[in-house]
Amino acid sequence: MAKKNIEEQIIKAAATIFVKKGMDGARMQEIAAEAGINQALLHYYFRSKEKLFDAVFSEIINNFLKSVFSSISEKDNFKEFLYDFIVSYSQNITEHAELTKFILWEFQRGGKLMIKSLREAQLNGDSAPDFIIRKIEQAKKEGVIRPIDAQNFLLTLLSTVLYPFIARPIFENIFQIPDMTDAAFIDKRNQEVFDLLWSGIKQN
Amino acid sequence: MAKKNIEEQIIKAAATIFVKKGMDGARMQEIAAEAGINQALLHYYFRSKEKLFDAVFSEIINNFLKSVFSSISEKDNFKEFLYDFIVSYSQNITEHAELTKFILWEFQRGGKLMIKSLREAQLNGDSAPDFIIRKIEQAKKEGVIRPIDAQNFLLTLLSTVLYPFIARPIFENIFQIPDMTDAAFIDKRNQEVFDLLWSGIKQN
DNA sequence: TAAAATTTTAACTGATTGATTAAATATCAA
DNA sequence: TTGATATTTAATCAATCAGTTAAAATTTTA
Repeated sequence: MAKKNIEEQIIKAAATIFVKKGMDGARMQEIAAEAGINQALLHYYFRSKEKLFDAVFSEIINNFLKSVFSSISEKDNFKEFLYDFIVSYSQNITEHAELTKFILWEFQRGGKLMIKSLREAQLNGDSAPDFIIRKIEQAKKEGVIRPIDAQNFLLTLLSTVLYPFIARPIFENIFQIPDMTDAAFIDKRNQEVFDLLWSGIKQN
Repeated sequence: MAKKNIEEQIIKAAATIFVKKGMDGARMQEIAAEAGINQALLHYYFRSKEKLFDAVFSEIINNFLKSVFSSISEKDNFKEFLYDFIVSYSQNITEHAELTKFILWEFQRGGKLMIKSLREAQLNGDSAPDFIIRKIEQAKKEGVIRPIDAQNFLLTLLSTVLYPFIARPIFENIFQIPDMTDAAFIDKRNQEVFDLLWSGIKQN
């Protein structure tokens, strides 16, 4: 079997275990068993547990961000852009199962990997956050939305869409939501978030 | 030294280590050193690492929620209530240092402790979330705000205030914010969040 | 004051764990 | 076809770690 396949098999198995248990809680023997290989191979291919962990996280976060940025709307109309962003961002989140658990581990590690990836991601020559901030500034300039702090708005936008998924067990239990990844719930949620944010910023 | 003092000393030391490293990453010897005691005492007082962990997190989350709920505004005017909630909630978050890291660990554990504490916290006979939802429904009924989904709004409200603190390293880096717990930043943020949310729901 | 109970300590135990190793097997290159 | 290289394996190692123990010290109780 080609080397490449073994590495991918390891990364997939490691992702499953690391997502669930974190680096400290995961066991190399368990990862090996999940991958169907001998434990020594983990060290042969990745040298150490920590290097394996980094490799796994790099791949997951890069895949996610790549997917997010490739689906960012290119519409000039800001209202439509905002709506499309909310829909595609939450769709990306639900499609990348377990991503939110990765995010939790990454936050505990200080977020360096995520920061690096966010900075490197480019949209029309801008970093992704700058691209969106530029859109917001443009909409202000055109009088489409009222004068808001663009950074603050983006902070709110990202928080509002992502955080419910991160805190999913809490919210599902407290609000008795059967399944927050259910399409009907997400559609309604996206619409409510859009209505709230758009109403909150549109020029009257 | 009284037994009570030793237990408190242990819990304080354990909190420091557990918040930083999680249960799997923390070492009992390190906790003992931090508390200035013999490691065997940890087991004498708390039986096991996991029981110690539970005791520590119970105390942290209960202290936080108690503080949050005791400072929830009692104003009848919904606009004022909303503003006060935003301010006091974010103030509670910044006052309880390390809380956000605790939240990360708790999410990874499924959030059971947080759920339990949220359900048990009572405000005027309601659970805390229900109390706020009732306020929102009342404001709708009075025509103060437009017909929104109360649960969804509360989801957004909690997400918008809390999440930036959870993802603080990411946001400080990406947006080049020197210190998100700086009073000036928080004041501005609270005002922007309030303006956005209020504009988003007020009846025109 | 002495016995009982509780607390504390240094030393230790057994299990676990990431990493390593020697050897076998498979693949590749000359 | 043979030697070199890469891959794989079972067994092993040394360090780590939560938890335990016997004994000493301290506190409490009668």
